[in-house]
Amino acid sequence: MVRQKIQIKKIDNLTARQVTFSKRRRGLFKKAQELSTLCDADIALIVFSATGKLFDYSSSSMMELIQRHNVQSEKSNKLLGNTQHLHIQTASSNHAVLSKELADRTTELKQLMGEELQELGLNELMKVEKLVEAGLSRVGKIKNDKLLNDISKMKTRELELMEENEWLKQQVEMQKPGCTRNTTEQGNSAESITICQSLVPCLEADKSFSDTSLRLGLPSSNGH
Amino acid sequence: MVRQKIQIKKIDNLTARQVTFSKRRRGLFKKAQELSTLCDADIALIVFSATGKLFDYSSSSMMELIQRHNVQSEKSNKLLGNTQHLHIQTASSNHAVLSKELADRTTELKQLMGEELQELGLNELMKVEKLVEAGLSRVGKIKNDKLLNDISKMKTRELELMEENEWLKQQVEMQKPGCTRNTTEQGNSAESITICQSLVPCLEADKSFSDTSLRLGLPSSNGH
DNA sequence: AACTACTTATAAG
DNA sequence: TTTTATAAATAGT
Repeated sequence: MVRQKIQIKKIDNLTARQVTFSKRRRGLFKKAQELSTLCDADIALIVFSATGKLFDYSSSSMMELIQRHNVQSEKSNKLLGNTQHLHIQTASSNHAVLSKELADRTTELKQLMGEELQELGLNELMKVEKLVEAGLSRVGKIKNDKLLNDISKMKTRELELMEENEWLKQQVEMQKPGCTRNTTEQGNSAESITICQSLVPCLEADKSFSDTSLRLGLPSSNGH
Repeated sequence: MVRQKIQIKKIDNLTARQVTFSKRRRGLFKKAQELSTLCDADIALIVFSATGKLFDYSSSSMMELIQRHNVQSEKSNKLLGNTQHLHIQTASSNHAVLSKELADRTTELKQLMGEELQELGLNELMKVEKLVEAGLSRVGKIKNDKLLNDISKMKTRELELMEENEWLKQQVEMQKPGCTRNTTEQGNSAESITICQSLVPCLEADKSFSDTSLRLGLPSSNGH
């Protein structure tokens, strides 16, 4: 694009590639921001360098945009007559790894096919094509099954969380009046203390679990 | 940027804005692809027009890229004491078995296809290869997007729930010292005992709950 | 990192 | 939409 027009293919020279990456990356981000400003568009841009460094930009909340993107994707998937998404919709974060695995498998498959095919070749490809399609739908089916499986698990988990949540709320309610009223000692105090103390570690243990599991700084704790 | 330089601010005229959006959007996507190709970068670009229409591009799998982005974000969030990743890890181990199954299925598929393919042969495979790849990536993309959608949604939901949960637990915890101190006086002893006892079953219930939820995510239930 | 000479992108028509 | 004239981006130095 300058002194001499270049081909759009991977730049061989490492240094040149890095330099170009840096320059063009800046340009790309600038263009993204400009488009967003000029035309009131919502834009999310994620760039990973070949070395894995992340650069990103989003005109508003990255999360929000990704969410919206997901929603749209789902809508378009509907057009393909896929109805499983309705179930999948409520699914879970569990799928991250599964997805990755699947993607890897798919890549493998692709490669294998490419290799094998090179030694074959004709118009029997029609056959191959059908085969591949069949294979694909099989894989898809399996994947969907997994998804559904996970979905129900997540649903269960969700319910459990909600239940626990409910229970905790009740606890908070119950303890408030109890503690306020109770003010100390006398004879039986020893016994009650013992019981109460035994509860302490449990609560602490449980708390640490929750801590570990979670804590993305969401506003829910403030309740709204 | 042309006949006359323009200010980078929202274009007032609707028509002009739409035209500019269209032109610049094309330019942006082209630049993104070029950068990806030239510098071997992974890029995801999501654009929503002011009217809500979605345009997107990703050099590889949109889901994978978003996933990677999430991971990076999480890393930086660690500074805030974010321990969510542990939870994710737990959840993900859940999929070990699923992944295995998937791999097996994929292997089967490979073999099947391999056999059939051996009866063909030529170099028109190039054609076939492209076809297959196109089909695969299309399916893969759709699936992945779906997964991503699920992931994001559930992640958010789960985090919200757990965050609230965490908060509630802290509430309970905070009230606990009151309980320890409170020992009653005389006749009230009965009451205080009652209160404490009431906690026992709740804690047990909670414990079993945790067990259940944890088991969901652990491979131990499948034991291998 | 800065500098051009050239290619691209694009605002206005 | 297509066509310019000009602003921007950028490949090679």
